[in-house]
Amino acid sequence: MGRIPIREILDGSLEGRRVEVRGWVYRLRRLGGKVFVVVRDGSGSIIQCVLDKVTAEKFADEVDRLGIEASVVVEGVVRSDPRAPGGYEVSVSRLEVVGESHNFPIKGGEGIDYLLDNRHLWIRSRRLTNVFRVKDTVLRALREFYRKDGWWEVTPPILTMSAVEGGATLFPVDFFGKKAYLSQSAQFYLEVMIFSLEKVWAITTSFRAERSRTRRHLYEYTHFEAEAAWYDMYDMMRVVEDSVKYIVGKVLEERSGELEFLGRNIRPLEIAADEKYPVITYEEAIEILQRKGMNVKWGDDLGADEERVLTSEFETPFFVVKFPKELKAFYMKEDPDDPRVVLGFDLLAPEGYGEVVGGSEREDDEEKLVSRIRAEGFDLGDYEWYLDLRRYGSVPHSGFGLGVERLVMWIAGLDHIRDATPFPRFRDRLYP
RNA sequence: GCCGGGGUAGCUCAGCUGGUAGAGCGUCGGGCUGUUAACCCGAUGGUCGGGGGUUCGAGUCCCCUCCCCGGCGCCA
Repeated sequence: MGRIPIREILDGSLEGRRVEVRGWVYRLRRLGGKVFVVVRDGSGSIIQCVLDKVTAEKFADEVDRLGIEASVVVEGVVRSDPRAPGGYEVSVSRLEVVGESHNFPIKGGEGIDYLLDNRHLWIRSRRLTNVFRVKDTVLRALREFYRKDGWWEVTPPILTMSAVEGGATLFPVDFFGKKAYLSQSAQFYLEVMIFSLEKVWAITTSFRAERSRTRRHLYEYTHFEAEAAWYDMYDMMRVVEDSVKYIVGKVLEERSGELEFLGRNIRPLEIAADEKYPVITYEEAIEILQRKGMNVKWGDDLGADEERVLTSEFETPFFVVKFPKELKAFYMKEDPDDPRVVLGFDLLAPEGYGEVVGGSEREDDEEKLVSRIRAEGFDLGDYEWYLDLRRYGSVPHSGFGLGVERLVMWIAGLDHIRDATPFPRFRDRLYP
């Protein structure tokens, strides 16, 4: 007899066998003589453990010490019973309370603010447990895909010197008397590394000091970024599409139980894992929106309302490419066929989720880059090392950034990004 | 930063046109041998976010301030 994850007991193959379950008390119901202890464990599932009158009396001291979220070791025989949640229960022969728990602060029905104050305890919920199991698979699949595809993992810095994309959205840090900032993107450092490793990627934490008040923004998030020499925008988009398909496929394959628990409709994911992702230009997006009766014209940014309308047009994730230069960052390469636009792309998830990936071919021409930096009003001196990349063996290259929590949010069908990360930093929330 | 909503019991909330506060849940005690957020009986519960003002009297009206939620902008 060994220790068994609860999820395996619910498979049914262990019926009649003696098992040991270790976990935490999820529900506790005493009825005179009998005691029902519902236990949860890291498998994200629960099992009902039943003590009959004789056993309950034998372990009376232990029963007295039980409470919601107490950690327990339970030994007993697995039995099929239609009255048990999940169809199986454990008929208990031994009960041990490892760590007591009295008056657990979360009892059900609490509001979001209270729950966030108790995130360190709320995190034990079955819902969050299942979400983080999905997130693990997403991260693992990302790493697998890029390793198999010949990319190198690198480790860019988090502490950076200057305001690369404009200072307002950066968190300042005191670096021994010098002003430093927490990185909001590893892109420039990845651009450096393609000159040796050619195809590189990194998973880092990125920080944005924008006081965003939406369900899609975190101040601190997990950023997957990739950069490759010799890749044009379309090469990069193919990689993005293939890797997203790979991830969705892996989650469908390995985390179907979790998705089911989360109430996720699998169908859009199955489509996203199989079908080609459409590509539309910014100009076509504007036309679609105008046809839908929206008041937008060429040159307007695609806001949340516009994104929502667009995502309802497609069943799969889809690309929007070639945005007006003014709407996008200075480092994006100008389209040789149309200098009004840049070779940038966004990947929008369907079902109203919106932007998950943003990428572009990078401007590799020093003169053009310098004039774009000047036009933004940035200090050229801050960009010397970045400009050096265009002076010594400049090469066409492209890259992108993917918001891991946004991807998880879409795949898991969450209605708020805060549940895609254990300790969400947003709305000035720092505790716990 | 902007627009909207809200801070009343441990939690979720009610409290009309001003007259010093209620419910459900929880907690505690008791009962119950199949409960599923168990149920039944009893008990416990508050400087009404903070400060100032009007008034005989403020949870309620006015001003200031702090915090939180939903949305926008920004983005991943």
